[in-house]
Amino acid sequence: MASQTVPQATAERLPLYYRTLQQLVANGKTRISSSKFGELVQIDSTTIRKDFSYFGALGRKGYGYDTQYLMDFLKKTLYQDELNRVILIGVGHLGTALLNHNFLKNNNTQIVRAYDVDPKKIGTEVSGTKVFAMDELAANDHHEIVAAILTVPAAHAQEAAEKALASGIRGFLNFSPTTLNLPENAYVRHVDMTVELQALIYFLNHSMETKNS
Amino acid sequence: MASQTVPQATAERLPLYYRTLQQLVANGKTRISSSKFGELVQIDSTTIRKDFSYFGALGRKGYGYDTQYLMDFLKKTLYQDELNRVILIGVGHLGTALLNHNFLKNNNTQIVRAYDVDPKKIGTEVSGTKVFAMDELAANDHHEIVAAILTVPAAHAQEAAEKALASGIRGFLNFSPTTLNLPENAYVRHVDMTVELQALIYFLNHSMETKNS
DNA sequence: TAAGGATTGTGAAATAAAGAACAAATGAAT
DNA sequence: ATTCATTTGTTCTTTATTTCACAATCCTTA
Ligand SMILES: NC(=O)c1ccc[n+]([C@@H]2O[C@H](COP(=O)([O-])OP(=O)(O)OC[C@H]3O[C@@H](n4cnc5c(N)ncnc54)[C@H](O)[C@@H]3O)[C@@H](O)[C@H]2O)c1
Ligand SMILES: NC(=O)c1ccc[n+]([C@@H]2O[C@H](COP(=O)([O-])OP(=O)(O)OC[C@H]3O[C@@H](n4cnc5c(N)ncnc54)[C@H](O)[C@@H]3O)[C@@H](O)[C@H]2O)c1
Repeated sequence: MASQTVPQATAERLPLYYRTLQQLVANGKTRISSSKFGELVQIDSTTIRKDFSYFGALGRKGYGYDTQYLMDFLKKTLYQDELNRVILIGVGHLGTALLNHNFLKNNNTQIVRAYDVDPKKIGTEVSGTKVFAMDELAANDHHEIVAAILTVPAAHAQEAAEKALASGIRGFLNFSPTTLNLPENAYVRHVDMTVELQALIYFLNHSMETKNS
Repeated sequence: MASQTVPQATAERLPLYYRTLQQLVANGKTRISSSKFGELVQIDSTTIRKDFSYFGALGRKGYGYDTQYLMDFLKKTLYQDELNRVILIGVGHLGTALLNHNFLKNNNTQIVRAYDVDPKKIGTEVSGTKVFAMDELAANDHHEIVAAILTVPAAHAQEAAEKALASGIRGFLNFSPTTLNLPENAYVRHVDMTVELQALIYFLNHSMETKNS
């Protein structure tokens, strides 16, 4: 069905649309046009209409989109109408920050367990989440876990991912600055602040050049 | 010059290339072919050769690329041969994690100052970086600062960005889940873990459907 | 209920990016 | 020196994404 025709670029914009609609609904806005919505998310209105059109006719001509309806639709489409359980590997600086973040509030996501190798951390609890030893990764049943968040040092990311994969986890959100080599049935998204910072600096310098010529 | 012809997609891959070359050089590899390199970064070798070709002939036919030379070239291209000074706004869970991260080690980047509104945080030092009050943002001279890292609550991100912009900062790395509305001469990159997590879950579910049909 | 204004949904065109294929050049081996 | 294997740089093709343009349709208001 839809999955075969929805372009990747469209799918990657859906979470942004969803979040923006949550805010609109929270603010009591009941309807919005593609052009107003486009201003909010800083995306061309045509792109927005095209994106929505892959899922059928979600709007009404001459009226726009019903925010509540659209939000509910995206909620289902993004599987946000069910709880998404994830685990976290690597309870260091970044891992602790993530554990302290309440993903349940606006996202239906919960970090249900954390794992680490440090004996000082194993057995403790961070913001209500228990920290287990890596050995227990294999022992624990992970069929109900959607994804693993990797916040280990780069040198150990591959190894950690493989252990998670072996325990039945196929989705990874990798914060380590390293490329993971995993089988095809795994899916990785990479959040790399270093790359973002360097790209930012590159574009800053080059937008100057462009403007000066 | 180059800036006018280098595609955006290419520019965004350069940091990944640079980091991978750093590792190769560190491991004593003196040469590499585009296909071997492509395996490492999981990008088609043609794309890699094309990417490099925008900067001229960086390799040698029948030989490949000299890792040291290529690394040095990218170092300059990405402005990593000079220190990049940034500030951080919002010393909370995530901000503290970032302050504890040594960006100087592999990236020539330093968080020189931090800002917050919390009186309990102002005046303290986190991992060697002093925390200032927001009022001082305007007072401080920021002409040598390349970018601001935003780790404030979403509701305050716009306001914080505007203050930084007023003090002369044009680059932003925004970790808050909100779209910033800034003038054209500003450049924003958005790191949104919520979006990444939802996209991950979407693609996981849909790759399943595809495989089953 | 009719008219006018607003706004969608979508083909067609334009742009951007990725991938295939290969001649040209180099390195390596004998 | 000569041959052969390697690998780049690049042209051409294909695929993906964005943008344009507008008929079709629905809302609104008088
Ligand atoms: N801290 C940041 O702000 C930041 C910024 C950019 C990137 N990163 C990346 O995120 C990752 C984590 O960064 P951090 O600052 O939290 O590091 P950290 O050193 O504070 O934490 C790493 C944690 O992983 C654990 N660990 C080490 N090896 C492990 C293994 N094999 N299996 C399981 N756990 C293991 C350690 O015990 C530690 O608790 C690193 O790859 C880092 O490069 C962090
Ligand atoms: N913690 C995470 O792992 C995580 C994950 C995803 C997204 N985020 C986003 O990152 C941002 C920060 O998250 P956090 O967990 O560190 O939050 P936090 O509440 O721990 O920290 C926010 C900090 O910003 C300061 N602050 C508030 N208003 C300010 C203002 N107007 N000017 C300057 N400083 C101000 C607060 O005093 C506090 O120190 C949020 O937008 C959050 O949604 C965080």
